[in-house]
Amino acid sequence: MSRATPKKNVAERIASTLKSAIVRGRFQPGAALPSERELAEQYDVNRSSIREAMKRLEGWGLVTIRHGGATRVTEFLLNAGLSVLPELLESGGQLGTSVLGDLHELRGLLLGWSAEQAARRADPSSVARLDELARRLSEPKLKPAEAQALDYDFFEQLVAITGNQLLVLFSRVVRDIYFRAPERFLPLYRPDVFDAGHHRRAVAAIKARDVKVAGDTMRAHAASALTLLRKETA
Amino acid sequence: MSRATPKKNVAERIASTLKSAIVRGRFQPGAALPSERELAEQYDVNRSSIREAMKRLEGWGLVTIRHGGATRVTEFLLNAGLSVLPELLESGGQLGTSVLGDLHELRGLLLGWSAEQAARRADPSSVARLDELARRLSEPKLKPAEAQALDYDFFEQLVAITGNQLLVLFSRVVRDIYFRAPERFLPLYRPDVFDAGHHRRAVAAIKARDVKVAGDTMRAHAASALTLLRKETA
DNA sequence: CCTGCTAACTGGTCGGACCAGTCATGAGCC
DNA sequence: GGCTCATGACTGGTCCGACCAGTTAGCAGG
Repeated sequence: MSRATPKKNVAERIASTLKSAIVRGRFQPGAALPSERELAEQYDVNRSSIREAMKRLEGWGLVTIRHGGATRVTEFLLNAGLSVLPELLESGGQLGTSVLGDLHELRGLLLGWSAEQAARRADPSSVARLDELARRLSEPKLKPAEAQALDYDFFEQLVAITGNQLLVLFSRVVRDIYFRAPERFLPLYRPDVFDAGHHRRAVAAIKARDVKVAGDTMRAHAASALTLLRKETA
Repeated sequence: MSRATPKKNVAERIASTLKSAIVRGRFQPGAALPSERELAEQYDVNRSSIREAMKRLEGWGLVTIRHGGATRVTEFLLNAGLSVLPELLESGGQLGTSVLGDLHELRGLLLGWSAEQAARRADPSSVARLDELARRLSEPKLKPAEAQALDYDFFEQLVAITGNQLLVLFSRVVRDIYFRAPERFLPLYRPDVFDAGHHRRAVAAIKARDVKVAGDTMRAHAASALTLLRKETA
């Protein structure tokens, strides 16, 4: 492990370690963790630090702490919320890859719907911003990482136009997950495969208030990306 | 149940209090919170408890803690993730109501897509479960609260069928938000307005592998609910 | 005016004490 | 035997007071 413990805080480091251990199944769901005092001795830190780490794990939704009883791994990881997703992705393997696909699938759904909404209600200045992003995405000498960032900006701008605050929050969560391991998506943005045509056509459709074309175009973009992704990881 | 937030833990109570204060703007974004020692004295608890509360706030994404520097409210609340949504909803007012609509809007999007996916790939046992839920939803003497719970089970079952793990996680977050203030949605399930017809027709369409009808039916269900909701809160 | 040291903050860690729930155990009773 | 319930050895929760470790503002000296 090259980056053994690149965290700063003791508590953070320990929380991170335990998180990995739990996600990787070293502690089965429902199983009890060692007591705080035990862990403190084990990691050679003060109990306060262990407590902080525990609180963090509880915050992730990974464990359930009960006063008097043992601290146990949450029964179903699915209850755990989204904070464990980076681990799932990084752990590679079957699950990681499938979640990766899921992420893109969801992104496609949201992209399509947002584009439809945008075609219905976008104001001129919002459209101008989209236009600008599509233009920059079309520049010939664009590096993959830049294209990726711009593509995501485009997504967020589209989401912002929908006016759905909740969706904005969700998309930020998605972005967090996404940019935790951006390199896994970089192949999608190689100059020889990435094509900004969808973006340009979608913007045109939004300008023309063509709801169906706007949605379908962005869905097509996401679908082709998903296909490519599945081919890359196969 | 009056307010007063009768939480159990000291740290939890304080974190809750501060969360409300921040969300309601008592501390502006970027502003520094009082130091841990000050807060400890102010709330008449030990600094450890304040620290735990702080860690929790940091976990919510509400504040940024810097060793040596002050603890400040995160610059943009939008970065704060979903944990603050219940506060936004409970705070009532303009924002609360609009987020409420957003929630239903998103739910409609996910419902429609999930139904489409289900029509493509549902296995017999999953369909049987949906069928059972639709049947129970059609019972004449159903109480609103029961209908609400069943409706949500239906939603989750549909989401499970899509096989998208990420979506499952998202829908759990949505459910958490939703059932934090279920009574706000109860009017939708009054016997005189709630109609399980959409559910039954959607299940039939899924059985028949009719992708379009399945999706449209659930979207229609969500749309009518949204209309009703906007009428109620108007 | 600027530089750089210093002192007074901030949060981070420590350890050790005690309070407060939980749970397995086993004595006592039916 | 099988049940009830006291009890003590766990568990986590809170407190104290000390010290370590960064940050920052202000002041002395250039």
